[in-house]
Amino acid sequence: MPRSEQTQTAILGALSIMPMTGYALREEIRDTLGHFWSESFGQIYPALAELERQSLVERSAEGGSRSHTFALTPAGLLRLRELLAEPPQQEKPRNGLLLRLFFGSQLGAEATRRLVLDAREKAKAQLTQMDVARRSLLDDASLADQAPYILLTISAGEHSARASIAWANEALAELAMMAEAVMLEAPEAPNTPDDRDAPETPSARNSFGS
Amino acid sequence: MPRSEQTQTAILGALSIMPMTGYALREEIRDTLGHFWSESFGQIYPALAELERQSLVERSAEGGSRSHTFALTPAGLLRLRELLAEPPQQEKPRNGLLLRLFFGSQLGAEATRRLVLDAREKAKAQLTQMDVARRSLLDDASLADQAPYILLTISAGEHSARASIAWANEALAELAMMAEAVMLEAPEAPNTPDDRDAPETPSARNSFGS
DNA sequence: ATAAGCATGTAAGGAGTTACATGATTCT
DNA sequence: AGAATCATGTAACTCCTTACATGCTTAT
Repeated sequence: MPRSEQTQTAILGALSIMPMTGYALREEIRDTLGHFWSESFGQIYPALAELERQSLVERSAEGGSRSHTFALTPAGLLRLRELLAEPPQQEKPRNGLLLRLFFGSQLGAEATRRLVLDAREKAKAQLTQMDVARRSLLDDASLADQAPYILLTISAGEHSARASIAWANEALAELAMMAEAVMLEAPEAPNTPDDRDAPETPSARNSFGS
Repeated sequence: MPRSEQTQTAILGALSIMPMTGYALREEIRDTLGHFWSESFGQIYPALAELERQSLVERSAEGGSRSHTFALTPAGLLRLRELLAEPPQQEKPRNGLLLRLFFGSQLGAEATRRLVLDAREKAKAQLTQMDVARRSLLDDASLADQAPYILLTISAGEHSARASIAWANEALAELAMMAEAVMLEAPEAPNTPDDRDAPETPSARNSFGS
């Protein structure tokens, strides 16, 4: 349940696929789990030390003297299964884009539009990333056992990205209509209205939500 | 850019719609921004104190002596616009569901299926929540200015929830096919195989990603 | 009267990021 | 020889959550 256990889960999971160094662990987590998971550098080494203390992973000197490969112990595999079986803790959402859109009337239509365009670009980039991930997964014969499950996570990324693109397109159309409506109200000023600081009425509104 | 500024943004934004107490602030953030934003209790009061110190909000005694209503100052409104114009920091993803699915071969097909079913239920619940939010928004005449922007965030929630449902349906079909394939391989055991701990080969795999 | 909800704050602690320090190895 | 990359770790700091402490007001 505590959040640090999720870090342990990610590390044990990665090591269950293949033993590796802490450095490699970080790169795999970034590159392979990156679209739905992240661990920072200063998190991985302390977590590895703790897992070693509990005999859930073992380090073996290999290559240079300063390089250790970490591997799951049998107890580590059991622990991984235990951790995976615990209910996922729902993350507290903190979506900076939607926060800005919500207060879009203060931000202004043009800046809002740029935010949405940017979000659409990011979603498109994710879509191609998912495509790359799917190809390299299917090329890797050693992952045959895991592939069906990993494909579910790739598909989730694609669904999410496509939803973002569809939403962005609708939002852009909506914003364009709002801009037109503004122009109809004030046909004398077809250029950027620049009404920043103009409506000096931040005063009492009376409901917000119900 | 620092994360605490996002807290200030949320608070200033809420107060730009309507002055209120710290307690009400927390409830509005939970109920109105809840599907894309969260602030914890212990965050709001210190942030309000800091904003007051910077003269961005003002408190006025009202009602009981122990109850203060906070309101934006003109400087606070300008600061809000400044903060909204800063680029949103992308949140580090931490999706416990996808982490478990990724390692689904260790978790087992049945537990994986339950996770997906649960995710679909949550998405359906969000869809009805969004519907409620849209209705109460359109009923509230005082939010007419903000409504077009707020609707964009509601629409984002709907797109996201519908994508989750569509994904879950595909995933469930996929998981059902996987279960069938297992049964064809081992037609002697049509019941729950319970092969937990059976394949005791956590040993060397050789690629993981490329 | 008493329970539920409104209201304000503080303190302790855990989580997580960033930057720093250090050195080995490999490529050019 | 020098640069890039691999590799391990620590320390300081920010952020955030949770639990606690307190007391008022309103409904039952």
